[in-house]
Amino acid sequence: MTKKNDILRSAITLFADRGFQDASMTEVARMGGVSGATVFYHFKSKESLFLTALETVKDGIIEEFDAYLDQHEFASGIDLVEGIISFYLYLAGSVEEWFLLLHSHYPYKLALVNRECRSHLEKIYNSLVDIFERAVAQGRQDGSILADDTRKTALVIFSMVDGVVRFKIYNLYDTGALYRELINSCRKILKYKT
Amino acid sequence: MTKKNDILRSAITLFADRGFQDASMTEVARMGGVSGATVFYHFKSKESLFLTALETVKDGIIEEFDAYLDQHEFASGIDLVEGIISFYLYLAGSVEEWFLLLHSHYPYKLALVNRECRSHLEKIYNSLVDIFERAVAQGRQDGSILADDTRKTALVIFSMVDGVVRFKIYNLYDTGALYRELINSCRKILKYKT
DNA sequence: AGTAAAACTGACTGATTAGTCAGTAGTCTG
DNA sequence: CAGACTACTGACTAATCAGTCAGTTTTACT
Repeated sequence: MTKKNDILRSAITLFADRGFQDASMTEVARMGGVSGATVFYHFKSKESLFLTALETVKDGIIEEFDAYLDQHEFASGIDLVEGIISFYLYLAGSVEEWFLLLHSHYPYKLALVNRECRSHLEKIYNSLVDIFERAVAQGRQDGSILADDTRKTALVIFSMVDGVVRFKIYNLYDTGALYRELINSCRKILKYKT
Repeated sequence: MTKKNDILRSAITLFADRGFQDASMTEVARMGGVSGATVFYHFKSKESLFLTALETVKDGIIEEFDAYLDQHEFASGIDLVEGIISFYLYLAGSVEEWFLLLHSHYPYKLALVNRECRSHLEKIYNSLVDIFERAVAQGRQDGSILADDTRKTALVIFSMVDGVVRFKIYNLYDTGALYRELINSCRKILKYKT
């Protein structure tokens, strides 16, 4: 079972770094320290390996957020939103591979013809947007947030944060320098009252 | 010269749709209506074809924005920002290929080792962020916008809009439904005074 | 120890790839 | 017409790819 895991870890790294087509099964095998045929013993095809890699990323992201939200207390909805954004940016730096994979084009193309792929992507994005939405709803209740449509507000906040993450992982701009501005912008959108 | 253009147009379409590695020169040739060898007569390698495709996209985006800003008048800085956002979203729907190419991972990977690629990407992003920044600066002068750091404000606005564009071209969410929320969020960030 | 199943591998295949090259057709100039 | 030049092509090559398979090793259990 450990070799299967080694293969999966190598696959995530290579799919993230090179994309689906340019990551070869031979290279996945070499990086995982197994023979080429072993990869096909554990995964029936390259596409199947990719789907398992995506599923692993999905589970990883959801688990990480669950753990973070379990282990932290927040005084208000707006603080919760800020915490989620911080953790999202932290995670995107900590396990960059996951987010590179999520920002590559291939899974979204595959999702058009493969329901399993579509399901993984939907679960990831619904989980993330849900987390933001619950925080917005909480803030609306405790009075720290003003918002009309919680879902749409959550989507805009999420797309902003995800846009900054993209800049980070594609080496376009330094996220650190943008962090304060990002948080302030969110507070303005949510009309946070000091 | 027309065949060279046909090749380039096919290349942009295929690189955008399939990514660099999965778009084959044979397919580019077939779609362009020429023989495989003709592609290599006009472009010395696949990478060189990709760079020319990226340059074409760069020129296209810059020209489109120049034309838009030339042909429109705006009452205030905040109206200008709104116009730019609208046009950005319109363009992303109108020439989706350009933005698919810009959102793919390959050019950013290539940029790490290829100065021409880096230069094209920098010009695209600097142009776009500059456009937002000038609008923010104008709004600050005419009083329609409140912002501390024009550059960082422009970057956050841009990353938000670009994040929404990504959702659109990857078929994640409907941009139309998010448009009003996006504009309102921007107005809040920029503290627009009615 | 015996044995059956699971894990693994080297050697292979057919298909596809980027890129080459020798040669042909068309066009422009004197 | 001569000849030089550009545009173009079919046929090729060497490399790489995903995937297969027959056979070997390792593990699990009695």
